[in-house]
Amino acid sequence: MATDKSIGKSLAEIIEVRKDKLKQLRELGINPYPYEYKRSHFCNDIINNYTDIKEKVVVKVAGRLSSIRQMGRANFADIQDSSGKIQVFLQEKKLGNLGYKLFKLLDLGDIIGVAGTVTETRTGQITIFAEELTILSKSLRPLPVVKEKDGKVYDAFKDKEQRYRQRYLDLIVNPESKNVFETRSRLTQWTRDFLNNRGYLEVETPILQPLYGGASATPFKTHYNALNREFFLRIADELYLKRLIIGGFDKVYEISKNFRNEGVDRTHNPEFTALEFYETYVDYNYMMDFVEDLFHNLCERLGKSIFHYDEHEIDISQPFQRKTMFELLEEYTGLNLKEADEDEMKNACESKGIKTESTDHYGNYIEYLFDRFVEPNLIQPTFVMDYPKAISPLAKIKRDGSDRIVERFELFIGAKEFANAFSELNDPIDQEERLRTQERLGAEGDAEAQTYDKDFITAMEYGMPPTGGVGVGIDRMTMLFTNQSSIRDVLLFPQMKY
RNA sequence: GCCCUGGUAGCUUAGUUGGUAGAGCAGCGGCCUCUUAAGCCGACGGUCACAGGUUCGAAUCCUGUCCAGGGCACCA
Repeated sequence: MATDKSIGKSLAEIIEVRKDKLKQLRELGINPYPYEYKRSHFCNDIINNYTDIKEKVVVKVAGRLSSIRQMGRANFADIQDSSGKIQVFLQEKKLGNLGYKLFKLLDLGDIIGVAGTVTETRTGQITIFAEELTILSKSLRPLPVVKEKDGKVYDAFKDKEQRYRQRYLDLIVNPESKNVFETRSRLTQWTRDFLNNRGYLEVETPILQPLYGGASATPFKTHYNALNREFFLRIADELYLKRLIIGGFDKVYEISKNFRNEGVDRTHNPEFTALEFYETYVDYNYMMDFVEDLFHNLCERLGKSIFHYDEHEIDISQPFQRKTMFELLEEYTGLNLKEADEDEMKNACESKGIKTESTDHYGNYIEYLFDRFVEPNLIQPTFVMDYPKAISPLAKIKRDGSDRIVERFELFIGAKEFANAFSELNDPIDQEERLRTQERLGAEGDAEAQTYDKDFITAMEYGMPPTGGVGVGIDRMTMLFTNQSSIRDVLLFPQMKY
């Protein structure tokens, strides 16, 4: 990344030239930064309604000057707004002396307004023949220059670092990037629609929390001066949403940022967006149907069913596979571990070449085997059901009576986790024991152990209805539905070092 | 945190076993009244990420630092 110090002389010169043009505009009595412009059309509206508009009305468009082609006294330019681009034809005899002087002082990147009638050029291109030109904002820095012919882009602005650090430039010159973010916004809106239509209530719960919980992760810490107390940026909103279920709401959800003080990579950003939703009197089987419906619904609204995630082609419109963790372990390791105890599970790990640690327990062993042998194979949408209790302290014991397994599922697509859900534990005594166990594991050095939240236990002691709950990673969902393989390409401002 | 790869003009880039940086676009000055990667002519524009080192000589080789991308670990 070039710093101002290292920017060469030539950029400084370009900026000086533009500042000089700014001065010249002011000397002509033109305000280069006026207050408003009443536009009549977006560029694409003109192109789409050309036959109605043709030569009949004066249109006024506003946007960024993105290309200029000068032929003596005939000038063509492209103006780009949020809808797209349209060509403008400019000549002195229409613009007048002052208007033409203004035109000559324009640079690529300037924000301008153009008024004129619409007709076709000799080559058949829909074009505004400018009668009036207005500068709306003078640009002082040169934009990346991107050329295009027949849909092929030349000199594309593709430096990843600069695209992330100066996302606005990326959005101006890379329409496909802008499209990803527009799609992201639609996906979250459609997700809200889906939940709202089913009677869900959208809520907001604290991001600044006195205690972090609801997930296994390292938090960001901060200090609240007024209370002279350590606070945490939330790693999940689960425990607050459950308090609302206890409070009598039947169906609640929240779409909001979580923060985890962990590594950054292609699928992780320290702040990321999660959807969590909870519904009373349902279990994880109901929630599996629900999640599948949600994904199918998003597919439908996008009008697509095949997506590309990493090198995989994924069909979201098909029914999702549903398999238990033990079924999958047997499928991919050949070992039937359903009845295995902790020692046998440990042996299974070692027989498969997995190194274990002295602090590991039954749950870890299953996790290791699953992560190594099963997860990489879960390409098409698959619900993995029934996780070890030891790594699922907020989920209810499996109803068949097994004490080691809980009713939990995760949705895997493209070998990545997309959703995590439980038949929520609502037995306050069991919950207290499980969080106490987590607290003890944490004290023994287990970095993934969850915290003991007394206030949450108190809430549960008042009685929590049977509830199904789900968390969905919105960033990953966006990656899937926009065919992006890096989380940075679905975050407007991904985390960067400074 | 570790490993690999990379960083050359505002943008996109070339640069051979080390010989002292070349182009296109943009910008600047000309020419041009239907172009659209407009074209033609001309002159500009570079501390080759940063700092050391080796060498007669470094964009190039070595070391360190910064930043990025990818991978590992951790996680979603």
